[in-house]
Amino acid sequence: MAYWLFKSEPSTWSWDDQVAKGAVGEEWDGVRNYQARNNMRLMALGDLGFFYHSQKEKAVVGIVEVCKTAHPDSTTDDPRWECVDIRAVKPLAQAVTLEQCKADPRLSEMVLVNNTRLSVQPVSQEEWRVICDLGGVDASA
DNA sequence: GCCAACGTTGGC
DNA sequence: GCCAACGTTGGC
Repeated sequence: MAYWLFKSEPSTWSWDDQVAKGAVGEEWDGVRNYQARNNMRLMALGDLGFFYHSQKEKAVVGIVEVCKTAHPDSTTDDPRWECVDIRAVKPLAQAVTLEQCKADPRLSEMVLVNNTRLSVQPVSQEEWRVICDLGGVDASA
């Protein structure tokens, strides 16, 4: 079981949009970055991820699950780009802000803190546990 | 709205 | 294969 973080601008694709897709889930398409794509290729069915709102909110707001492994991105003909499908699992009781992550020494190595621009990131088990704790949810989802 | 960080592109 | 130029992202 691996953990991930998916970053999105709420104006483009928000947590509410994700929830509206229900158990069917939705393609995490539009990624045009090799590192992000490579991370998606590593994902397995049932892997869990955080849903992060960038820009104004800058906070982890929910938990998602990978419901389809990497496949060609339907929004482009370019075979280089692949994506996974994810579905909403549950929201955090309390959003965990970027500010909180930066302030917590246990999260000082987090990709979110150190590489703000990567849109699909790995999250360590420890980081997962800490953020679930801060967010007021069960880390086992 | 600005700017820093980073990734990609293309000329050499 | 290197590196400068450019475009994009995202925090502030």
